[in-house]
Amino acid sequence: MPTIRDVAKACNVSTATVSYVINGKNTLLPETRERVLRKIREMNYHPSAVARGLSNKRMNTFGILFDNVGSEIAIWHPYTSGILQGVVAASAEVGCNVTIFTELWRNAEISLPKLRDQRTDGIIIVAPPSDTDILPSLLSAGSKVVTISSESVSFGMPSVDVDNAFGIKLAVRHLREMGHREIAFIGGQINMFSGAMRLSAFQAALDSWSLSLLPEHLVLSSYEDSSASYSDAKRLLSLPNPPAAVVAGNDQIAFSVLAAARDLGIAIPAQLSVIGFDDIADAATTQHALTTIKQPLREIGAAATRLLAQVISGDCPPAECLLVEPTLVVRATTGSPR
Amino acid sequence: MPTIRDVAKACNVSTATVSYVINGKNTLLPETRERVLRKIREMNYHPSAVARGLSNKRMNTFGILFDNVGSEIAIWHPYTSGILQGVVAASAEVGCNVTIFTELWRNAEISLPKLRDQRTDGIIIVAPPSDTDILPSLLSAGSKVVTISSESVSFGMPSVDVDNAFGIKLAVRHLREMGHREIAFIGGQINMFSGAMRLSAFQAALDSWSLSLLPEHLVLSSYEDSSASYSDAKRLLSLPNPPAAVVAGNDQIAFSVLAAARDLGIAIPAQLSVIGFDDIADAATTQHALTTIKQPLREIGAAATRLLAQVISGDCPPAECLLVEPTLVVRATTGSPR
DNA sequence: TAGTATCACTTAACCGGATAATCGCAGTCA
DNA sequence: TGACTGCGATTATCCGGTTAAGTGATACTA
Repeated sequence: MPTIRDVAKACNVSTATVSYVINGKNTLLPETRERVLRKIREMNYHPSAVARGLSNKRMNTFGILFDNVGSEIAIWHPYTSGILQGVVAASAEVGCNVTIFTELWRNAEISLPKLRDQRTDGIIIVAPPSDTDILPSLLSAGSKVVTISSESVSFGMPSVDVDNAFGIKLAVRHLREMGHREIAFIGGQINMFSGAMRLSAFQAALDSWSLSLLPEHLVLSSYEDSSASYSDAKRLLSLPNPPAAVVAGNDQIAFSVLAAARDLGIAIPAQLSVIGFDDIADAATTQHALTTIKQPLREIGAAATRLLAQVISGDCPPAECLLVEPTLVVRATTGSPR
Repeated sequence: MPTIRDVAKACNVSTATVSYVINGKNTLLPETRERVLRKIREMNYHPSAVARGLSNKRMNTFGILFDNVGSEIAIWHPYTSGILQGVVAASAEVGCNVTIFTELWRNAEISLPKLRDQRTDGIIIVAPPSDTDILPSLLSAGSKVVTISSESVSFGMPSVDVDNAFGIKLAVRHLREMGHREIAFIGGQINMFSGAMRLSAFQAALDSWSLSLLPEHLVLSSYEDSSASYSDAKRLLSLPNPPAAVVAGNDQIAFSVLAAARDLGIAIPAQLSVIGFDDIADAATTQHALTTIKQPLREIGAAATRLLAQVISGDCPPAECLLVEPTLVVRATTGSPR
């Protein structure tokens, strides 16, 4: 591996000259530039990004942090995967790479050094749980951070998220317009902001339509744990007064509801309407094509990336949450009640 | 951001001492060590990975390179996603991060510098096409490279891949054992090694069972382009003598075959058996649960990562392809012919 | 003709750490 | 007392680049 000094020696110039050639300083004699460029190619020289990063404090790399890499849910999860795709695509546009970080939220001791060691120019944090202490630590340390979560506004960091309230409103309106009056909700973890948000949005939406809610029609389940949501759904559908319409906290939960309905012999959508949230890739192709609220994951990832680029370049960051509007995708799991 | 010099000054010691404290040199007075550690915590100091990387030439970061980030197929593709998950998990085990690289294969001019600038300690290249010139370039430059592709053996670089031949053999045997004698094949791009490999394995498998193949029952289609494979499948199934069993080059193609069969009113599996390759996540949950050859993607990614770690650490790399055995997963798309 | 720009490049300091070599200072031993 | 050892810390150099400041030569100016 030749260094810049090797190239300089071979050209009989100083390393500064080589550096200027590489970085396009235009006060050089064209002939010199050519000579150096030729040597560079000839020697197969490539400047070290690390050394370069050390001096100009730019690695042209963004970090992205998920929870729980160990488990199945992190990268494989369609939500994460969609976001990641948007982040990578938008990063490529500005010539940056993306590094994946994977510590657990709770391990601030382990995670923080990695996140703060300048290996990346900034970090996108995906859906941090409410109770992590990483966010304030990073912020106080001056790290460039953007989150994908509406909650982070409280820390004064820029963020992007889907407009959960709007999405839930779309869902409820859709069911209402199909004639439903008794709508149940089976949501994800309440300690995740989206969990809390979608729940409260659901109640607000019911209120705005003057619909009432039976307490037993409100279930808090899990976004990822399919077996948990399956049994929760089964319990809900086995009630003496089962709902005829269910808004699920996300598609995965919706799938569990559908599975429970199938196993209980409940016809979809004749006896039960189900609507999800996210529109993960499976949603269109599974047995019952799922009606859902489509979350534009790639756009969200891309928006977060652009926001991060702004923060890094010093443009005063808007410390508010950029809300991206979801859309209603009507497929085969919703219909009018009998 | 405090530097090591700031810490040293605050402790009235030299930077060397601080460095030794950080890196656990044991010839230090316990009292000194404590004092420095306390200051480090107090000042919220984190050593720069970049500076560190510059001196000890280790970034604790692996790179992973896919084709075509711009298009839908790269990260989102279940194959890539599965590999990535394995790579990230195995990297985390050895304390490394993963950086995603995304240039196109053809742009060696642009890609090479990024891949060779020491930002990563080594690179995992996923399914390079046969005609890229990046591999030999990297190799001749002394980069640490591992590929996921059986083809790369020709360049003398270590690699990992699924045992394509074995998988195809499993598929054909399964169909044969169900009583099929006329088996068609609709494969992916022939310029991808797996495309060529699965094709020749298919022919070999037929031979070993002394089965013959109608020329029109051999179709070369596309791994990713669903509309192309859909029309190719439709053409195949519309032949005067349509096959009663099809081995598809991958699951995506198999889905296209299923879609074409549905649109042509062909019953699955009564009139047509379909078997895929990969076992992507969708395979189990789509309308007809797909019988397929399951590729252990995460294990492959993890194996590649471990191989790369070996190469980096200097353990003489086995310049041969590590084959991981796939398994047959029987679901609902195969059955005996009428 | 001396003074001043301009040009084309070099010098030298710096980025933030790692580490081999060195050094001062007990304590040991002959 | 002088030589030798070990310990604990320091000094100095290096990693591979970037870049502000400086330099020597030529060209221009008054």
